[in-house]
Amino acid sequence: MSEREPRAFAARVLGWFDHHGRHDLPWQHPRTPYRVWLAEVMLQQTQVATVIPYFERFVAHFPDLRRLAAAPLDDVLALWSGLGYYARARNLHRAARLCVERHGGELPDDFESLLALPGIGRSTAGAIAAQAFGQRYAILDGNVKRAIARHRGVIDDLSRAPVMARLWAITESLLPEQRLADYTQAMMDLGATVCLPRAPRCTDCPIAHDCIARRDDLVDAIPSKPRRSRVPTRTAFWLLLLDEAGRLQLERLPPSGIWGGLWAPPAFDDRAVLEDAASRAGAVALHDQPSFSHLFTHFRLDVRPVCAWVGGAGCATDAETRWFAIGEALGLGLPTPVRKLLQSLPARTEPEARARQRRGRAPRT
DNA sequence: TATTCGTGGCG
DNA sequence: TCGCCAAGAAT
Repeated sequence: MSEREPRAFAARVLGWFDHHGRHDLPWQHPRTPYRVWLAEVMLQQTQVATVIPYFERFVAHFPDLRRLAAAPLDDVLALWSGLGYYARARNLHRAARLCVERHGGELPDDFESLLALPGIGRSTAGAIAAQAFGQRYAILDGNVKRAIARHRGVIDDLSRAPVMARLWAITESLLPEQRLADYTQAMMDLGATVCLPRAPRCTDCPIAHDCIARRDDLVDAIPSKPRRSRVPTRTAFWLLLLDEAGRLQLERLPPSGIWGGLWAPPAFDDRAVLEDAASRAGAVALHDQPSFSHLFTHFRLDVRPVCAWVGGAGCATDAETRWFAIGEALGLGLPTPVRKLLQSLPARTEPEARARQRRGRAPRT
């Protein structure tokens, strides 16, 4: 029984990893603490295929921790734009500056110091300690959670704290004495390529011989989680305020809350409030744009964009409000639906802008 | 302890 | 269209 023989468990997993694991991920070459840290943060709740291009761009701009710490947050968010969970980027940036202050510009090599940094929790600290420094710490991400729960037949709801505590105890008990970096990667690879959420490839699994879920036909029932109730819908009216030069007004969102720190058009709960804001800004005609919806994990956002034009050049009312040419705005940290909207905006607004110019030049009768 | 926080892909 | 899920952390 593997419960009494963690070495047998780890040996099987490592043997499988040598032939079938992933050895060519960008953050493995070179496997520096900075790159491991960045990858682990980007990979939180995010799949490998999604992360890779972001990781490549990010390390090209910020090849080491000091460069990251020295950069303005806006540059970091621009590189994170589209990846989601933007608190990760803000915490990464803060943590980099803390490392310069406290740790001589390097990532600390002890677990407790890692855990103390913003954006690094128990699992990420364990991953960094093991992968970057070869230390004997466990991880418990989605992959490991699923694989361990199945192997031990943990049918209980994984959202409950006592169940998670049990899984942590199991994953720690299974740690080998050597090759911690490889073992950590191996467990993640196992979950990502064999012990899949749906239709796992048990015939290719190195620990299938004593897997409780497989023995008891519980593979599809584990991991068990509570059903998610239907997500509510919110409606937002977005004011696309354009000046005569075709520049767009954007505002920086507050650091807490959705899309924190990113740039977006002013948003309103209802159209009447938007109209007030538009008229205060000096806009005359409003033009509704096609509405669209954006889906989050926990709610659905229906967006109704409204274009409005002001005469002359737009003037900023405060430090968090600025005017950008569209091309310039696309270089900012933007939420994905804002980026998509701006990319489609010129085709929609140019005919209207031209018509306005013709009307403006036409002699009055 | 329960919620909040993005996005893309899948069946 | 819809629910589910993916290398979780912060509050």
